[in-house]
Amino acid sequence: MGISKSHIFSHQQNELALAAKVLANPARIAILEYISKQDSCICTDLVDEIGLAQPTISQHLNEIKKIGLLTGTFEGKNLCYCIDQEKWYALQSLFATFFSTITQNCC
Amino acid sequence: MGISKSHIFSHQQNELALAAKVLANPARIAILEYISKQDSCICTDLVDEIGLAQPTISQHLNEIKKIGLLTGTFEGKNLCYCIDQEKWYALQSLFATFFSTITQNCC
DNA sequence: TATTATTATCGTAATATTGCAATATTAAAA
DNA sequence: TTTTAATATTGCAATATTACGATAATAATA
Repeated sequence: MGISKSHIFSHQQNELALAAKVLANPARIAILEYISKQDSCICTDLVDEIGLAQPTISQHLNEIKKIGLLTGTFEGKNLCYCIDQEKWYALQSLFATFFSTITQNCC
Repeated sequence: MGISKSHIFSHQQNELALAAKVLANPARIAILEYISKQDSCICTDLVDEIGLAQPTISQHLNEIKKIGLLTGTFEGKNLCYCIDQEKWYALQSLFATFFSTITQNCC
């Protein structure tokens, strides 16, 4: 089917899966890392930096934006893509909680 | 194309993306959570617990196993699926590092 | 206003993912 | 050895993802 049965899972399980889906692509990892490395909001050279076509980068940025991980100005020329700190910390906490709750060892 | 250009990214970026891909499905999140909640290696009732068909569960388990997150016996009847602690901590560290390195705020 | 640089959208192709029914395999139990 | 219970594999359909060329839209600059 290609679509997961999200209705049979909890909100938290779906939320974690959706967040993981955004990270489940090396280009988006690279984009996030590159944006965070910049001193200022220079985001025009992502295409040169990453090595993918401009429409592809634009789509990846959109995926990241959809879960609220990007903030800044989103109109016209010379955009300012930055990582939304609040959302970032929320995701960090979400993953940290998940990893720390699974600690049982039975084998 | 449906395939990401992994060769243009670093090993770490690809590894993180691959790990995230395994977590990018609520069924696999639920499976990991359920396995970790068990006191012993009882893994036979995942189908009833999760609510997906047996072949689907089997495939999800295989995805989790492929990145080395499961350990135990993998033959015949009455399997014993457990989370591999070492790999689990490695992933935990991988995500923690990623989340902590991205802290710059420019907007 | 016309040009230019930057980003977004559309259309399309190739491949991946999700899920299940049918069936096969495996190993213990009868 | 046959049966039975548990898991794996195969085949398939529906949908999602990744990527890019072509083109549109946007806003600053000449």
